[in-house]
Amino acid sequence: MNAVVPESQAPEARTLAERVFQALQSAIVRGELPPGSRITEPGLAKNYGISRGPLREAMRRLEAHRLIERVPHVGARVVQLSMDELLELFDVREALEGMAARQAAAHMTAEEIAGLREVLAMHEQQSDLRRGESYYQREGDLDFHYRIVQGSHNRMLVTLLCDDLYYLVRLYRTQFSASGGRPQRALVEHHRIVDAIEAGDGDLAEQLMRRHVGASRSNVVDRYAATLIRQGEGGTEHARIE
Amino acid sequence: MNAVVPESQAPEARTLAERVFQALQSAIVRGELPPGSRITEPGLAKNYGISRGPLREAMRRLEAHRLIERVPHVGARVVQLSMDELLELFDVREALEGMAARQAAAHMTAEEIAGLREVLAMHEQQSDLRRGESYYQREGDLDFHYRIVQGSHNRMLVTLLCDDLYYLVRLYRTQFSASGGRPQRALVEHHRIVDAIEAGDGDLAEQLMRRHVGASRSNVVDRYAATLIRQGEGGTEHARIE
DNA sequence: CCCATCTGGATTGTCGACAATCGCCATGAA
DNA sequence: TTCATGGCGATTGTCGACAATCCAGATGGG
Repeated sequence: MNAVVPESQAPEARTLAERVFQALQSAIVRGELPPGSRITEPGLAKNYGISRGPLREAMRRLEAHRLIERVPHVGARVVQLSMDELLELFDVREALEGMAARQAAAHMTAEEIAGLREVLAMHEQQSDLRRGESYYQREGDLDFHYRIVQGSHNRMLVTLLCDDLYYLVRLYRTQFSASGGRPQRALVEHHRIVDAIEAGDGDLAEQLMRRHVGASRSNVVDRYAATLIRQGEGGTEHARIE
Repeated sequence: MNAVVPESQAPEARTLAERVFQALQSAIVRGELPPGSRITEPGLAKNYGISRGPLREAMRRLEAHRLIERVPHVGARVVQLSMDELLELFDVREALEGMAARQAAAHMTAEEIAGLREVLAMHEQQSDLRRGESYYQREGDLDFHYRIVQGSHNRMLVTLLCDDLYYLVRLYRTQFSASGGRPQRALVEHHRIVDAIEAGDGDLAEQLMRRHVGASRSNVVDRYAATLIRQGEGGTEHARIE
């Protein structure tokens, strides 16, 4: 029901650095700060009307979440995922979320599973209203994965996936403008995963989750290949979509 | 041959914040700053003879690496791993390093494998000289795992394991004073893993690595149980060793 | 015409001081 | 005795200014 962001949007507006971090993070994920663009401290400080102190702190946090890259005495720029790195990200997700699904099958409570079902029901409704594309693949999908991960009841895993990787996942969705795809099929896969979790079948849950992430990965590869062909560029290495 | 720390000890002494971060990280891992102890900015600033600016930056990085925990307007303290969290850490390592071993079997070059063998040879020598205990389990083991991870040629994986998790692993080794154990057996397991990697058998490499990490985990559990019995405390939940 | 060198501008790194906030302890009342 | 309340000290958050460093363009020589 509630937010896509785990538990850090509204509750923590305590410090200035916190607020500007939220703002910058949102701006980057939304694409307002395009990937590869330079981030200058005085610029942003004047832009947000604050001093450079809190801003530096916010930038440090962005760097920790891998949303920007800094090099000493030179500056910072918004991270730009190469296709290779994106695929590597999917591989890591496959391993980690597979593990999460397995642990979720073992540790999720009845209430959590019920909540998961509600999320899926809401997604179906959304998916009926607007023919896929929009809401579902953009944030709702992440919502589902969030719940699975948190259902694993493994704090390390939750931190790694929710605090580190999912920022990048959301970023990629804007960078590669990957939205449309396979909403119905993904929804079916989600249901199967929940079934396995409810049945307490860890092996199956992991396998299904791995295939789910793998299918998403394949989808990205296909779309990328199509883009390359359409642009008539076959041999560019480390190509970046922009 | 060279350092245990991936590539960040000597090369980056460029900025003050960087140096004090290195120093603090070392102090925490070595146990000079005991877990749970408060970290105060003016104290450390005077201690290291620098201003609070770079120090805050260093502390931010320590927080990103999960070596300290901060709460706004209150302060920071050195992280203190509970037994549960330590086991969760092992579970994550099992999944991630298993994947790393699989990818290493597919992507490692002949030179990298040769280097790995050299590391193992050096460990054997060390393990002969001093009856296990000392060097091997403390840092050499990490050296081995580092190379496997880097052999996966997956940047995301390398970052996650080497930049995030291994700091915690090193910290746990001092917090739980877990050194002695099973050097010879672990060494044998290392050799088997390299064999599988050299043979290009990803399945086997992953399985062996998972068992290796799992065995290490079991070892920790056993030692912990023994400690509890020795102390005559059976039912403490969320127990912490100190 | 091309390359090395140097200078100018801008940006980052560092510092010290001021203001806001929190935790602790003494004080008082029930 | 116990709990609520107030003030005090300490610590963190924030700010503006100065110094160190790096990048870009201009300049001069080969």
